[in-house]
Amino acid sequence: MTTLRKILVTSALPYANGPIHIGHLVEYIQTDIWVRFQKLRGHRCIYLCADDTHGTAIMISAKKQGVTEEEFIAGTHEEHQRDFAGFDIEFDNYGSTNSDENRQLCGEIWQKIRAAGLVKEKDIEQLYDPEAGTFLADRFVRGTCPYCKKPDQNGDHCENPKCLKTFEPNELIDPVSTISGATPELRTAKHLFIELEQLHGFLNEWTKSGPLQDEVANYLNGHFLHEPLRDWDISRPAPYFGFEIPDSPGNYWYVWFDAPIGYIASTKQWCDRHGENLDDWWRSDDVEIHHFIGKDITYFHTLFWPAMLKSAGLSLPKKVRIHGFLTVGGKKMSKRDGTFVKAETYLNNLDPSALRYYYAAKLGPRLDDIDLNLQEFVDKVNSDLVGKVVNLASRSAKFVQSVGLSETYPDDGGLFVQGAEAGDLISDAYENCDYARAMRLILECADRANTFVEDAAPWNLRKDESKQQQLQDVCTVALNSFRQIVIYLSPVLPRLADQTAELLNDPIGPGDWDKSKTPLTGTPVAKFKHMMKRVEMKDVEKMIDESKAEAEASEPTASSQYNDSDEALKAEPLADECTIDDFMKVDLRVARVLTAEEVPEARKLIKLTLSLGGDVQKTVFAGIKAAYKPEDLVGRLVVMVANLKPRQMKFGLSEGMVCASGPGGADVFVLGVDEGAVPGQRVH
RNA sequence: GGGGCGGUAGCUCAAUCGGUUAGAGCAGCAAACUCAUAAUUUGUUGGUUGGGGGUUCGAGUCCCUCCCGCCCUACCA
Repeated sequence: MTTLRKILVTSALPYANGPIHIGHLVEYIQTDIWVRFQKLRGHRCIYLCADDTHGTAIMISAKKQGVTEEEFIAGTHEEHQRDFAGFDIEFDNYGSTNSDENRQLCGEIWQKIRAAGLVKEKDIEQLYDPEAGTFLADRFVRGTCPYCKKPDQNGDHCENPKCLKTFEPNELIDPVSTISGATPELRTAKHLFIELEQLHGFLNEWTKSGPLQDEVANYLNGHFLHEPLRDWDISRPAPYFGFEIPDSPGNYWYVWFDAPIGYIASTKQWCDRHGENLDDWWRSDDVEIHHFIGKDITYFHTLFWPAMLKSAGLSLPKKVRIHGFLTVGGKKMSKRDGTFVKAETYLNNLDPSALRYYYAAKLGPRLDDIDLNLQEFVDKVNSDLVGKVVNLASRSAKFVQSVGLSETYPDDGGLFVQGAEAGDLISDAYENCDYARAMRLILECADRANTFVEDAAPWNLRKDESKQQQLQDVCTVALNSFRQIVIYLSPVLPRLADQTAELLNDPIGPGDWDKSKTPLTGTPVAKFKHMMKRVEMKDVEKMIDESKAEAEASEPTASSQYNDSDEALKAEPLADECTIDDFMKVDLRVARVLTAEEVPEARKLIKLTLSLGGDVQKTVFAGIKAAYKPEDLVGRLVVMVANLKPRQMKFGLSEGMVCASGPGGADVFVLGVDEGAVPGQRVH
């Protein structure tokens, strides 16, 4: 018997700004499977989470809806819990960072950090939105890049692939607040900082001591730890939705200070309900703390958070388990494509067990992105779960419905023992978060069991009155194999475990892993009921269509109300007035793309040969590589500046420009013309 | 600019320290079976492991170089 472990598990706190979607679910399903596995093994394990409720984005969203922040986050709290429950994600406590427990813990930890001499104050200059009355985080400012002069760039870096420079938001030319559209002004404010450099030695050692995947340790080393750590700006001036810092009135803890403390606050709530002592979980060497997070928040959990814990004398995580992002059909989830599927939309159309299994079958221990391929999703779930696993029960249960399982376990040629022996490997795979491997191993058991049934052919035995005992034995073997497999799968498919427990009259719950080692005999078998529906492609398509429709309804820019955002215009205001003569100097012509080829050495250029009709051709280098594939351009009619002075570029002579709109990068939209236009026509 | 990760069959992924002929599943093809949700079983077609060079008795794996993709770069969460 393995020693009992005491394990505390968290998933990242979902931001209370929006609904749970299938991308989030990768993490919660991954964590829930791990927790259920630990409980199945008989370990003491609690799973904690909470809504992350603070920060500027919440303020803006609440304001948009015309409610208070508290009302706003209460709404999401309900929704989130409902969605998680719908996917059988079972938290031991689901709290909120906007709780009394969290406020108090933040204060206690803050005092420890203060006492350790890690806090210092600095005045910093930051852009302020006078209309919205708030300081602006980088992402809420856009303007023209100070280096390459490209308009409408982010507050802290230029997206122009040729430039890519980083800068401070106040260096932007013509900055605009994306909250109000106002021109921000530079103001000075006092901020509090944590001097992380004091903990550099500790972090160096800790990151290399085993809590992290290798690539994460490498990344931290190559990216942060190779040079002095910068001070971490931990406060935000009012107005800010969060906790005011007790010893620094008017300043609030930055959301990334109070968010991870939310893990502890959630534990506190659980402890209070169960008469436990918080220190037994967060200041005890007996407890393993495991954080499951996405790769986007790596450094918060692997630098800042351990630094906080260390300074406050709290336990450090034993593992930070980092996973990649979800892509759908090989691309980022997209509202426009309907692949940004909310949990609720999924549940309206499909079985949560299907997604739990599919994710399990794709999740490895590393932080690679995982791809949801819809066709594969349908095929895999149907083939593995319905065709192989559930099939074992549905092809044998009804033969023994009246007699139950044999009193003694019959000779099965070693099938059950082989399955039991696989248990250790499966257990290791779960422990290491290599669910893909676990699923492969489990499916091998199912394959062997199906072959056994095939060879034993119970459908022939039942016809022969003298072979009824043999029939019962064969089905006893098949159903025991099925049960063994379901025990292995129960962290992934708790519903299937419950149904199997009912079928075979024997529960599968916490501590029951070892039931996979002993066959069940002499119990009645209930009437077989369908355990899982096949996934139908039409339901998947319906889900995608609904997601598309939701996106269109909520996306003002895409709606038929022409409720277009003013962002583009603000980012690039109208130019000075010009005369018709000025305009006529520019000779715009319709042109046909004859050839289009990528310029291999160029990051953003496509080389185009444009025809103006007859023999007149122009070569143009267009910066649209990130947005278009050459083959998609050939044959199209475009609008070009035909009398532009030719320009010698690194890759050849460019004899004009193709007209396009958009901020750049992948967001470039080449102008087309309506049906009927022909190359060479002038645009007036 | 700096940094991290990756590229293996049509698709999704394996391959322990560098060690037999690079393996599975799905899809495809051929057959068997009819208990089961068009399920299952058997057989089978798919590969210059992104390109090039090197080290080695031996390279998907190590080194160099080039190409391609994804991600990160601390006052967004």
